[in-house]
Amino acid sequence: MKEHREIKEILQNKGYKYTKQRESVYEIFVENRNVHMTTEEVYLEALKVMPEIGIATIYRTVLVLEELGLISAITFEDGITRYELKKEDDAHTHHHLVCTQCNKIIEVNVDLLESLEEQIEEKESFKITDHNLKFYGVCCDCRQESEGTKNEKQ
Amino acid sequence: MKEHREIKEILQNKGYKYTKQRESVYEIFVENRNVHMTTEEVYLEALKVMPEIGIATIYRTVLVLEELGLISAITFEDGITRYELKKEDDAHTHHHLVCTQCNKIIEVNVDLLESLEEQIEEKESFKITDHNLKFYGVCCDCRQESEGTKNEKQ
DNA sequence: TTGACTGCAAATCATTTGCACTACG
DNA sequence: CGTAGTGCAAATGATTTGCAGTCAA
Repeated sequence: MKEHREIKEILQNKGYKYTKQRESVYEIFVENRNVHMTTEEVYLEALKVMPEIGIATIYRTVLVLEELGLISAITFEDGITRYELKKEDDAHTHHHLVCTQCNKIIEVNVDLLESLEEQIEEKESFKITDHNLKFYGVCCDCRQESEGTKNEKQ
Repeated sequence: MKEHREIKEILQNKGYKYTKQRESVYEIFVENRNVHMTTEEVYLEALKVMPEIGIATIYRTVLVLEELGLISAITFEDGITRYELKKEDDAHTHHHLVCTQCNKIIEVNVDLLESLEEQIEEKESFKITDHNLKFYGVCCDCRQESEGTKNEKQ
């Protein structure tokens, strides 16, 4: 709600100009919390609000929003970059389950990675600043389906 | 060594034909164990051995080798797919440290993920079949460098 | 022999960029 | 006003695909 107001200041604090298109794109992410959107999808949403907006603007805006820490990017096997609204709180415990059958993405929050990170930092003398953990498998919906139909797997 | 021999049978067992180009590409991966190669890089290597080979063949071969379980793909932020020889043994404990300064990729082997997976499988009723874990940070070389020079960060 | 495989060039697809125009500060 | 930001179209870069010729089985 109030986040809509802040975007202007956030932009200006970092030396960016406030523009309608940036606000609109940001709102799309706010309205689609927890949805991983491709640039194309964001563009299609943006068109509803600003029919003249160009997709290049979306690409550029998304980079700015990421730089501002408002959204975060993830790339799955298809190679297409997707973005979602960033929730500061769970940054380090926020992982993805990717269903290899229906491509659904499920969020999980677990933070068992801390001890692992400590181990690695010591062993490799590598200063870890971030991580990215994805699990692949079959979601509960698809498991039930395949149990029901008992079809060939693929 | 003997792996070179097996490729023919592996291909044929899965209904693929054995070809010189497939063997050559596979050999490149064997010779570059632990190196994450882009298709372009594999192509350049292949050219040394088979000057007539086309890059489309590399793209197609790499898919076959992946399908056969001989190599595995990873994608980093640059969106380019890289492949490396798969080592059956450490499939589940093989992770990557990505240095955000020099882009070096370091392998780590730790298997603290099992208990995490069990937790998630139970909590989400999601059958995990694979995972992908990357850590981002600064490798020991870059840490020393920045300590030495004490330059601006970027 | 014959269909899978290859090489080449053209096609795709996501993303980037050059440029003239617009509008934020 | 001056410049960052935008829209558009063309450029790029990785990957894919159509097709005619080649070769493994």
